[in-house]
Amino acid sequence: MTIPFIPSQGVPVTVPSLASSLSESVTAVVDRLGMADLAPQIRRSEHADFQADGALAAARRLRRNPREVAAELVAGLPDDGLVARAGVAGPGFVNIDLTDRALLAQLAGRMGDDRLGVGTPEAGVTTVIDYSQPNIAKEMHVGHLRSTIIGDALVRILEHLGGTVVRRNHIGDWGTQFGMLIQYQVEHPDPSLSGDGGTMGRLATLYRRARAEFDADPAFAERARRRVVALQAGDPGTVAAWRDIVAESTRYFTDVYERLGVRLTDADVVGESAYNAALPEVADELERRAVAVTSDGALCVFFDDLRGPDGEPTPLIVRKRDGGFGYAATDLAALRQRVVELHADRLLYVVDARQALHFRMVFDTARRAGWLPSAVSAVHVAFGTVLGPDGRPFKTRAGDTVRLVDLLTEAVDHAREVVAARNPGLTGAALDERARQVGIGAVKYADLATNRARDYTYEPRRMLALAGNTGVYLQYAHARVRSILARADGADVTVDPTAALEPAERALILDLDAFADTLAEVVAASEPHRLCGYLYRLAQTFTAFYEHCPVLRATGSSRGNRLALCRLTGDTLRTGLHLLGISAPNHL
RNA sequence: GCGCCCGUAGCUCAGCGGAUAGAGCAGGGGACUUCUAAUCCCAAGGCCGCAGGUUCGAAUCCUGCCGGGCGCGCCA
Repeated sequence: MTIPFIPSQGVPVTVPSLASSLSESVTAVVDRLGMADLAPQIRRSEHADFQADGALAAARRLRRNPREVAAELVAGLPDDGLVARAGVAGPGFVNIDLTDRALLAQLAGRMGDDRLGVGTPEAGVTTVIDYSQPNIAKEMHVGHLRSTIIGDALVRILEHLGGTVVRRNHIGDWGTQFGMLIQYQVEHPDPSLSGDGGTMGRLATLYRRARAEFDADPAFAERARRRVVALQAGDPGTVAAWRDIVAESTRYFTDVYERLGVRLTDADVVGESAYNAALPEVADELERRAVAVTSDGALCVFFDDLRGPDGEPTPLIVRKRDGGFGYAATDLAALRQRVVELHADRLLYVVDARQALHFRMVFDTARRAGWLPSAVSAVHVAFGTVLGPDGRPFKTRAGDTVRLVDLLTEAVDHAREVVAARNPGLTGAALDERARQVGIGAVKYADLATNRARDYTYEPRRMLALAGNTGVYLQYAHARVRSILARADGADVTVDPTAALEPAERALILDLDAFADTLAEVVAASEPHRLCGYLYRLAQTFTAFYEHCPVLRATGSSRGNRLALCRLTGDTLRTGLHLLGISAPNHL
């Protein structure tokens, strides 16, 4: 397992979080008291604003009473206006409450920064991220959704943190299936097959029919194989046919990406075929460096600890016995190019978990070949398989696969009904746009909100849901905030740091303040679901504030402070949703 | 056989070394002359798969089982 890349330390965050400021204070106390290995963890607490854990662990090492150690820590905290009160609880927990003034100052600081206090820890770091990866002449299905959406969210977050991101859509645009497709097309120039060029229908039909004939007729299969050879040899007519098929498919993918609101474009498509020229060199180099050896006529890389069911070593096959190259060679060529030419500091592969062994072998091989220096991390961002209603994995070729476009259409249609029912005045293009924002947002949120490693069953009902912990809940919370701000009509949102805070206000400020730290966690683990969890919590905390603290009817300094809270909440929700690739309309 | 992933409320899932394990959905009861009720509140629902171990402290870390999914030589 490769250790995720940790961005360079010491880059200042625009506005440090209260948690990190407090952590610094506590660490300073610990150092001064000569208890350096105490390393207290600062975390939110239900008993106070924060708790500092670690006194208990340190006491044992110091052979001291944990409550005494904790008390010393409390006594040593500086009186700098940050800490209001601190105390020892239970066997040695340290509970810390911050001052209202510090919280309000933090609110003002974050609000005054157009980045909401989020720093750029990714500045100077180049990430090459590989995601989506649909196959030419095949429908995109729900399995592609996860890769596409998780990848898109990671791209947005990395870029927001100042990183350089190179997107790579490693489409399946090469291989033996093209011989079959082209040969079938040549033999059956069926006019009914010629579509309008913009949809997948024609190619999907072509693929199905070609496949059927390939399986049924050995003579056709042989002609298809010869067609593959012609393609590889660069036969002009065959290459032209191949190009047409790829172009038609790519137009379809781009159409789906636009509907999804994903940032992938034609420029990001660098398919398997792009590495054809580099494959012999990759193989030669592996052989020359004795990383790969010939076994049964195939060029293989072996690994000490990998054996198959028969007890024989399991190889990564770089070059097949017939001289052809498999996808391992393609992946190695791509990896090498990404490190050497694109100067990647981090490689991410958002690919189905079933490819885990493959990536382990590829990364290991690249390390041994010297293409992957230790300073460059390579991570397989694995996600679980989408299962059918029967609990079995979806089979791509078995038919009955749910087309991604159908799911999206259903989501938007369902959203349109709900939106229309709530907003009778909304019609036409405006209704369509709102339905799209809500429907696509729901599908994305449903897919992004859970731990990516887990398999999940394809359930339209769950993905289309518009109540509870869904994308709409966040959009709704955001719309409520905007509504208040619109009614305030540009009123004074100046923060008065001398005001006293309600519990719901304190909770909201503390939640808002965890935004930057959450984004850092998401990047460290490549887990966008943590951002979903954060935003949902924030929306819940805002809703509690909304119920308990009137904004527009508030008087004195609390009105300005609450408007400020609304603005920072709205901006945080909007930014967070956008980082997930979800729209945040001002009205729902 | 070996390896990877997953077992938490009826269902879908958070939490991954800290205090009494949390949400949503479904089902029960309530709240709209009040900044958007796509919301909120109340009640109910749990040997955190099992058993050991480490620790002041384990859903969380380690080991071993059990159950499920996936993978392991010329497909991608």
